[in-house]
Amino acid sequence: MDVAHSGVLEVGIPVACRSCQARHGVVCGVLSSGQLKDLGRHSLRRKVDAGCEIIAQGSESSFYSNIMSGVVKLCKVMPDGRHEIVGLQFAPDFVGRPFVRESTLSAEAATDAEICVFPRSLLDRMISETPELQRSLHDQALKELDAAREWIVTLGRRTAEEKVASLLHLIATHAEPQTATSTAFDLPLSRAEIADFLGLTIETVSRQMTRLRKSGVIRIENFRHIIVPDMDELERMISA
Amino acid sequence: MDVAHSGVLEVGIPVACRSCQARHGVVCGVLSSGQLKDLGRHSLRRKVDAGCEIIAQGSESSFYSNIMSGVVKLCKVMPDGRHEIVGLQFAPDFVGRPFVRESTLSAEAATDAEICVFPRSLLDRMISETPELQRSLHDQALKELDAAREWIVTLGRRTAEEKVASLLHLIATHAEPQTATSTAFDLPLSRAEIADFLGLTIETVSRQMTRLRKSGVIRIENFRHIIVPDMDELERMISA
DNA sequence: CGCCAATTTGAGGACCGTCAACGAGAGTGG
DNA sequence: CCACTCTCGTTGACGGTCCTCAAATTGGCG
Repeated sequence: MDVAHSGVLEVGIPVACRSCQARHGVVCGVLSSGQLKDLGRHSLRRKVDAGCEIIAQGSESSFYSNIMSGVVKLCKVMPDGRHEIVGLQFAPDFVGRPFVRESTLSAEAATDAEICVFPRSLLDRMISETPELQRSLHDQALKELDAAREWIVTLGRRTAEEKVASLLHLIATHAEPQTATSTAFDLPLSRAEIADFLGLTIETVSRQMTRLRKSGVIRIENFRHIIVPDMDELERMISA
Repeated sequence: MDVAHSGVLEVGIPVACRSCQARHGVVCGVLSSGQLKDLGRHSLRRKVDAGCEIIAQGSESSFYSNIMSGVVKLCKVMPDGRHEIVGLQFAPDFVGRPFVRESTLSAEAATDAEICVFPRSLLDRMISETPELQRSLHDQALKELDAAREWIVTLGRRTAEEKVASLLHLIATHAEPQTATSTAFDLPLSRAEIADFLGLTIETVSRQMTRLRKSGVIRIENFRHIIVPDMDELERMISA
């Protein structure tokens, strides 16, 4: 009998963690049960509404968080007050900037979300004591770096239609469990936010969405709910 | 008397390292003298010509390198063979992708460069034995991530002229020692490469360069040598 | 000097931004 | 129940920025 999957080993870890999306994520997935218990004692599950700021740019946040559900957008606030979205994060990603007290970005809930908040000081200590954890966070940073560079290609070389298709593909592959070919999901972003992320205007985004709809690549229901009948088709829009 | 600056402590480290640009960089700056000696014994200083590929995308490189001089461009090779530059690295940056054998990018010398090459297996072992080193590489990854996101803003929201100004600013602040206000440097990139990095065409880059020249923000000599009489002026072009 | 590649310059057109009007839902109040 | 308003999204017309195609110019190198 396989003990590892029987639940017996889950004894000793906080109840709240047992069914948590982030339980096997970047942070919690590499902690010992003792550390997990310690972190659990000092962490707080929090519901945040869409649009709510989790970390403000330039502030000295003394907290990190894990995303348990929902989508978080990373924004750069320009000197003139304009927002620019530079990345999205999905459950069970880790949110925060190790080592540096001051955040260079603001993190804002794109959808209603649940996050698990814990003190910076505690995790920083665990990082210095746990090479595994350092390594795991390093790994996430490298993955985000890959994603950011992928996005640089998208913004630099692709047309408006390809940009919109790229974003739909990004969301489809991260936000939702998918069947073999067909995929359906709710857009976590408004048209204005999509435009922001893609470096386009609302109108252009809207036009390209209807183009994609008319060419049969996607179906749109209720403005927010998207159905992709054939993901391969969507991918062909991108590399074209 | 301050021993730390007298050179006495340099005894025991490899001769080749003593005057190396990367000696206090991301990797070598955190190694013990024993580790430095070990790494030095297994490393190789190599001159690479401009245009030479250091790491090929998709290949399984068994080496890492430090940039000792010159500029390296990170490229994504598209399925259709086109190149897209997604980042630049300067001395004394570290080049390589810890943990993952297969590179997702190709690294190519933009200028003639000198690099210090050492075996992946050795550094990977040092990483696992030296939390300081892990931490230092993690730090570089986070810095690159910040730079990539800064670039996303540049590509997404700025005009052609602002993009060119941004690139000149990036190069001016990384490639050369600068005086109080005035700065002069050689462009490490051709017009074609600049266009590639900025998501523009050669012609547009050329036009915007002459615009900047005519408005007095830069002076151009020999196509490659740029003089910025007033860096503040250049910065004002960007945030505008 | 002559060739070659790189860069610059010019003319015209496509794509996307700007401005404006319209339509669809959601919430409010009569 | 309906009118009203507010926000969000869509659609259309027009103009500007940047791309495309083409030619001229520069500089390097034999």
